[in-house]
Amino acid sequence: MSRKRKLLAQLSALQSNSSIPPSDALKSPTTTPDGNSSPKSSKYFVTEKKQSSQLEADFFNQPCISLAKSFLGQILVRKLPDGRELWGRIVETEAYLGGEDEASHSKGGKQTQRNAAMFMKPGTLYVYQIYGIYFCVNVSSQGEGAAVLLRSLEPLQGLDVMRELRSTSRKGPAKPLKDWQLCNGPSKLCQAFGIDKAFDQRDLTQDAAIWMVPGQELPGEQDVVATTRIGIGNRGEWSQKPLRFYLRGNKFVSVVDKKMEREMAGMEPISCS
DNA sequence: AGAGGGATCTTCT
DNA sequence: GAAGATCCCTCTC
Repeated sequence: MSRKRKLLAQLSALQSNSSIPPSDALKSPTTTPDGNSSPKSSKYFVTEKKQSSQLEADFFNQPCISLAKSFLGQILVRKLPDGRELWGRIVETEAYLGGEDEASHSKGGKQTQRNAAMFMKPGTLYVYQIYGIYFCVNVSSQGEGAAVLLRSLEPLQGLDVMRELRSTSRKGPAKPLKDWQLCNGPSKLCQAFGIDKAFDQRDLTQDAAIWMVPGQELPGEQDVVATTRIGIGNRGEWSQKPLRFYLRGNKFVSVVDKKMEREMAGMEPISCS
């Protein structure tokens, strides 16, 4: 109990430290000139982040629904204060369209202190706390007040760390979580990746602690299930709109819509030979 | 397998 | 003062 709290406290302290001076992060990858003779700017340091090409501003600058689908198969990278990297493949997202969307925090076009990040430039993180205990992370898209909620990841690297971070908030005997339980939900993935309020309003294209990398295997149209969003309650017609997207057949998705998948199977005769 | 309730606190009305 | 883009545990069928 106290050990777990200590671990969490350490992490948040380190995180807020790293978030105060983001200038380091901004400088090293982009503005370091090649001919710098300082020993610290060796070729190794300069190329370290570039060699894994990350998703840039033009990728995030697309309409909300389009971005929500484009995220599927892409990779979220989280670099912890100690240098370890967590990698996860995005397998489930939800689109929140902005002013007209009754289920969005930005419904009515109203900007508040909490949702300000939804109105910032595409690629900006919107992190909010839910039910007093959990966090959810969104990425701002093109469109006023529009953003994409990240719902589930397929863990690729750093699973041991994720398991540790996830278990800290759970009680009872230390029953190790299965891989599929690590990031299959919006607040689970935040826990597993150490994402909290300190990440609100950060820029995915400029931050040293979190960014995205293009995925190797991107899904085709027939691999993406479009269905209703989770947990939004009764929002009239907006509750029924197919604004949740996930990879069909992927076992790391949080909520599977079997009915919708059967309908799709009928419409997509990909198995005929 | 599915239903129900508790945790817990920030944000906005 | 109430609700909330969730999760986990427990109870029941």
